[in-house]
Amino acid sequence: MATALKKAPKKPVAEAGRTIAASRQGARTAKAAARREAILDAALDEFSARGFAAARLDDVARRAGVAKGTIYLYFKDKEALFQELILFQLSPVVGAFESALASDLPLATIVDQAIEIFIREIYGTHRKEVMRLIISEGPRFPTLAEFYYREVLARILKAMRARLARALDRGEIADDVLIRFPQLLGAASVLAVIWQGLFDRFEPLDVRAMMRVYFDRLFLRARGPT
Amino acid sequence: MATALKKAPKKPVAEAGRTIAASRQGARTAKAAARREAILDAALDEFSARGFAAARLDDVARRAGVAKGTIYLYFKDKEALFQELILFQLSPVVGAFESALASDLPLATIVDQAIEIFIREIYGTHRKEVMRLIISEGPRFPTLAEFYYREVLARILKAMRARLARALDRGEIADDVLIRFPQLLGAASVLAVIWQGLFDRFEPLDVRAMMRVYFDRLFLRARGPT
Amino acid sequence: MATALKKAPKKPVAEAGRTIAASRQGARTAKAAARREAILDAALDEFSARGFAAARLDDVARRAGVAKGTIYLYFKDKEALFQELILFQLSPVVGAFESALASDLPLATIVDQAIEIFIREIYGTHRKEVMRLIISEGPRFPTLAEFYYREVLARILKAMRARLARALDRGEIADDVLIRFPQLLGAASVLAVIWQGLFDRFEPLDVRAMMRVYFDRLFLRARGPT
Amino acid sequence: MATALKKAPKKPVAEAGRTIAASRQGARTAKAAARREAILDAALDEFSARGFAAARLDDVARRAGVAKGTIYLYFKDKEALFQELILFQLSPVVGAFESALASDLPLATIVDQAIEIFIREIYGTHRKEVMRLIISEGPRFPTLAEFYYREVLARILKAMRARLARALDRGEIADDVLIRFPQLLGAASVLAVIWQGLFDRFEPLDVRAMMRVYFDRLFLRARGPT
DNA sequence: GATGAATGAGGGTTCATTCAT
DNA sequence: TATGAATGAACCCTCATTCAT
Repeated sequence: MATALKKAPKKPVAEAGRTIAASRQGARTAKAAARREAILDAALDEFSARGFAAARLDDVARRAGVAKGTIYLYFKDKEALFQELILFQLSPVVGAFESALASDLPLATIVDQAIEIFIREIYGTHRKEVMRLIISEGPRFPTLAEFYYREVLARILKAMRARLARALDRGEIADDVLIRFPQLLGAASVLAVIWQGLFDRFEPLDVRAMMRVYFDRLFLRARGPT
Repeated sequence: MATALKKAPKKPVAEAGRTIAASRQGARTAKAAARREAILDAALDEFSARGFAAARLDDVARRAGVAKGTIYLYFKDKEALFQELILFQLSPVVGAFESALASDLPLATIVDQAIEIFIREIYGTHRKEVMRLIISEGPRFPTLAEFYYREVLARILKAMRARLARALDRGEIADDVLIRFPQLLGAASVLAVIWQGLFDRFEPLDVRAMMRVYFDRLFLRARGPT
Repeated sequence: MATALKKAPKKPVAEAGRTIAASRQGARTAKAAARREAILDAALDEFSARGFAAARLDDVARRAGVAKGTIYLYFKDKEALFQELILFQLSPVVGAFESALASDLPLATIVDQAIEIFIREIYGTHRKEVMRLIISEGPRFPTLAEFYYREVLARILKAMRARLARALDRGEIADDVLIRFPQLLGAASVLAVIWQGLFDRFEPLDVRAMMRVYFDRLFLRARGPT
Repeated sequence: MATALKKAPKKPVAEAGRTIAASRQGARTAKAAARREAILDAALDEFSARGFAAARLDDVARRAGVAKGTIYLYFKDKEALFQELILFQLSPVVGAFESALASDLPLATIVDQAIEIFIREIYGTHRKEVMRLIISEGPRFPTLAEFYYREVLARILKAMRARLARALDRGEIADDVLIRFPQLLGAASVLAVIWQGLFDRFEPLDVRAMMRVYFDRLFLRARGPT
């Protein structure tokens, strides 16, 4: 996530052997970082629950345990808070997928890993709400959609295409369909997140099982009974 | 679409043999219905462009060519307008899928038909925005999600399961995977709509081709080169 | 006041012999105009009392007997309200001075008339506060200062210079000092307004008498004891 | 300037023969005084540029090179800062006028001196902004206006009246008009300051020349061509 | 029915002031 | 003493909703 959408206040990493002054600064900075995160967490909750436009910064502040004005010490305005929230949550995830895809394990193993990463890092966490927010609000935040495409999606798609090309060479897969439409590899996770938000209370969905059979089909793979 | 979410103002159907007064009434009623539709159309545009919370009834009224107060003659409030808008757009679609699925044509044909129905009736029309609205705003409108599930999704899923059960009996399909996870049959259309809203400008997606290979995979079917 | 700073909502002058519809429109328009004026009057009071920045639109609304939002039906924002307020008050005054100066009465008479116009139309009315507002806030509202210069001051200065040139020709005045510094003709009124706002409670000023002796001096004129 | 409007933090004057501790204190005190002045200077700039209400203490602090909180170590609040700022700037000026007026030089000479004092000490310096601030904000700061009247204006007016009374005795002036309206002696400087702030960019004003002809007129004096 | 002026609650943002460090 | 992060009251402006015409 090299290119930040907006430069965040510098957060020097605490190091050993620093002077007292530096330590004090570190402490102050650590507290500031904690506050920043508290606000981001609260914002995620509120934006998820009500959507960007209907969320109230008053509620974000209350939930974060700060005064309303404090938010403006860390974020330029509501929109900046929203965008930085997405970045903050997304940054750590891309790497995980990239390294999974870079490995030379059998494709089947990689797929299983990817499913587990998705469930552990996204579906089972607040990041699921981040995905939903991108889906819901993205059309109204072109910068956000562009950033997400450039820094997340394009990178994952590229890594997937590379791995699939190798797989095709080796005969792990039979055709180039998934190289032409790598988006399909994400269809199940998108479906899972949306289903969960809308219909899970009517008809719960076993996401892991669903994803497994989904990828089995995509890769024309047979699998024993689950 | 038997159960309405909210009772709409009565719209007596015009009949033959009516008196002049009735005719006048009919005319008035026809005009009223046209107005209602104009408002719904305008509302779809505005809600799609800005989301429910950020859309302004002022803009809806202007776009519909009516005064702001007029909206309240046809809809209780903003939320009712939104919900009825979804219903109004959805009503005609379910039937098409149901009858396609009810047919005894080969599964492959039905799938091809469903793809075309989706592209013609949804992806190529404003209903695509309706889908997006359900996805985006559904979590904040439980009644809406429930209605959509009950009146649309459940019915389509049921019809699909029925057809798939017959297909399994006849050996058209090899296993019950899609009967257990019929949601997968909708994954590609969800993906198409979301991709279009977020990333099409960066990387356009050939939706028809994508859906064809997608269903080929789901049904473990081979197909000649496109 | 030909060039308006901002186009005001059209205020068709009521005419005889109009249709019922026009009459209705006229009534509505008349009421709207009255409301507009009420807001402008209230705004003048509040802006005068607290200055532009510290004045609260809440108070303006309360004083005008309208709701806060109503102000925004008539004025784009606080600044527009302020600027239109100045224009509204100023428009009628320039003409009075221009015609006084255009006359061919003896200079002494014209001066006496101008003093009376000033006292009657400005010093004795709310327009005195308008002058104060221009003086106080003008430096922060360059458009306003420019407008005032162009539409009011430059026109009055021009009319004065013209009359003074004729006076010089006729021997009514002895030199061109006032043609070179016509600003001096306004010094006493500026002084009067400022003194009134700041020091009148400590040392009241007989403005009419002061202005008379002032112009006597400026025109090197003798006058009997007042 | 005997009576202070508000007691300023004690500023013990540095004296000779003090102990090291006292010296340190003195140093600290000198630094404190410098800081106070820096804040006052910055405040003058900001208040002049934006007016009292719209000026931000944040900007004052930044401009003065201190932290926001530091301002509150030297001034009770924003209003105190404003008022002390006026006093601080005004204190040195009154004396100059008083001694000019006390002299027994010919009236014409005194007037010429006063013009030069005005231009050098006020019009050509930041004190011009102070005058503008008094004119603009005075009506909202009755204490300030009263202080200014009592400590500055009344003293100058008194000195002027005294000198004029002597001039009348000696036949330097022909009547008591300026004794009755000594305010007129200040009209030109008020006009100069206001004109400069509002209209100089449209029509520059030669202030010295204007003031000379102005006083020539007031004193019914002839002067050779400039 | 239709209009659109009027309402006023609500929310984003600012900024004087405080206070822990 | 000096700092500047934190506070929260205040205020401008928007917009869903109402209602007189």
